[in-house]
Amino acid sequence: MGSASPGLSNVSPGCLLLSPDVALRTGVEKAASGAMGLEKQEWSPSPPATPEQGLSAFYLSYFNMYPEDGSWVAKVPEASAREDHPEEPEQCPVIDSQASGNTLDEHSLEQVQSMVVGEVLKDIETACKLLNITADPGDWSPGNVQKWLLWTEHQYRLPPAGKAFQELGGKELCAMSEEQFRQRAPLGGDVLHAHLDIWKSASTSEEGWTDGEVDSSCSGQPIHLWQFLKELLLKPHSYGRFIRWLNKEKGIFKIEDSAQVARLWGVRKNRPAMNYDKLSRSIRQYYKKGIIRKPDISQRLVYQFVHPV
DNA sequence: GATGAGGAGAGCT
DNA sequence: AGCTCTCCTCATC
Repeated sequence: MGSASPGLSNVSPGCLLLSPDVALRTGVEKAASGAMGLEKQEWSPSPPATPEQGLSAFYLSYFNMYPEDGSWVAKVPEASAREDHPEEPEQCPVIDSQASGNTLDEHSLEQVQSMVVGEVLKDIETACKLLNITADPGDWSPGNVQKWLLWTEHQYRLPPAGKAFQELGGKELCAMSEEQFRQRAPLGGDVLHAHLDIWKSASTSEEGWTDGEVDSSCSGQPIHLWQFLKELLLKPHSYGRFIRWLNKEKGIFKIEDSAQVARLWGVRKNRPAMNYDKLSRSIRQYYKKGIIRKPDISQRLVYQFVHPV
């Protein structure tokens, strides 16, 4: 992906609505948390506390920080942390230009946009896996549309709009204008339309944009709970607040937010009534099968994959 | 009260 | 048949 896809390039930076996964891995943040050795919470504007929290404001401010005068650097606390991470190989071009005292030029902006687009694609890929839908909205069934709506509403704290789009397939949805979105969903319709635009662009921008690791969730086969849990564990930027490795080598993980993990599983399986009680019962079924077990030192909400990768 | 363990039945593919 | 969901009881933290 050399440059932004045609569709994406039409989306002004301030309108880009990205997931936290994207947020946490974009160049500016890398600059802050990587090269500068800072925790993401330490500079403003702060990303939302959970992936679901409203991100548009964050991203608006993120892009609005873009310096006419390089002043955003002042938002980053003084840090000598670069010395603390001499091994850090990643160097953000934006930071380099900052470091040399230059303001952002078009080239830097292009690089950032390019990175952002790349992260958007990764983010969409994640959503595809979790929702078990294709990346191309044109292929969506009405059920897929509802899943996507539910997901997007949840991710960005939009008011429920599923009913307004009931019975609509992906093709019909894609044919709708922003104005039509607004008519059906006065609150958030424009945001939904913007998101759909990004999905449409992403699905046509590049062939084989996925990482190539075809798992069961992308091949149309029903995903197993243990696979789903591993998927969440593989995305610590997005889901680390909900579930994380305690010892990846041993396959030991902890469910930090049981309700959220259960909810995500419910979304994934189209089971709105899913809760941790039921999810944990399913996990316990894995004991007999030798897929998951409790660690030797049993702790609440801590489980262990019997065969860690 | 939340979580853990496990039995049992039902539904889905 | 295999997997998961759902509901349940009882135990433990």
